[in-house]
Amino acid sequence: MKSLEQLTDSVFYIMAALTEPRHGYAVMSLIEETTEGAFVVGPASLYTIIKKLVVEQLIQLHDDSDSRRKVYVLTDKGREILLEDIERRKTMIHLAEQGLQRGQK
Amino acid sequence: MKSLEQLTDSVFYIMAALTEPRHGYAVMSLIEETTEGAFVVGPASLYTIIKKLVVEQLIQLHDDSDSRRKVYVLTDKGREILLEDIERRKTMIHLAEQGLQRGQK
DNA sequence: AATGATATATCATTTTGTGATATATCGGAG
DNA sequence: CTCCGATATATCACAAAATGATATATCATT
Repeated sequence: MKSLEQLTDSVFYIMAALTEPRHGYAVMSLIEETTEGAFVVGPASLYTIIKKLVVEQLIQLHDDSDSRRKVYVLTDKGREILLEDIERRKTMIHLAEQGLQRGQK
Repeated sequence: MKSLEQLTDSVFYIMAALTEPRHGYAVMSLIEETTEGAFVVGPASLYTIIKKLVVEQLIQLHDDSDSRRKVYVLTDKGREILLEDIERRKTMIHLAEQGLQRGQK
């Protein structure tokens, strides 16, 4: 993340999972489940990205964290950025689909 | 690209542009235009990725290339992979939108 | 012939992502 | 009550991906 521009896929998945309060491990499991194993964010990537997102204030520690589980949620800023990225991604898909229709083999 | 799994954003943009025959520079300009400057793939990234995509046979040199311009197009394999990635991306967006609706602040 | 846009290319560096590994706790089976 | 697998967080060293800077050459226009 070069600051706040486009989110990478991994970052997007993690932020999408944190629209509701969740702890790291749950985020990891959720992504694997919902993508049916197609996308896996391992612990190294997960905790690295979480750390960055906290620094950038796109997510924050949630109150019901205990010593064992650190629960995170999107901040308002994070929600905003996620929404913007959803729009960007919709545009990407439209572009690709338009191209595929025209360039029919 | 760890071989053929998910496409990164840059790769996706480039492949989407190559649903129709285009040379590198045109791909670069097209992405910048269609995203209204939101996403820029500079020459370094562009030609690095093009080289990789050729090796992976997701794109190939098109006949009407001359010495000056190298025109590329998606291969059948490339088209297939792009379609799969479109589906993956649609799912990503659904996930994020569902989350945002529920986790309303 | 000079200039700016077009066009491809690579090097060195930064940014991102990851496999492996470490550590600790919890809940249940035996 | 202890052993064990699942839960949970964390980091290191490395690999993969992306990029800024730069180089080079050609084309079109002035």
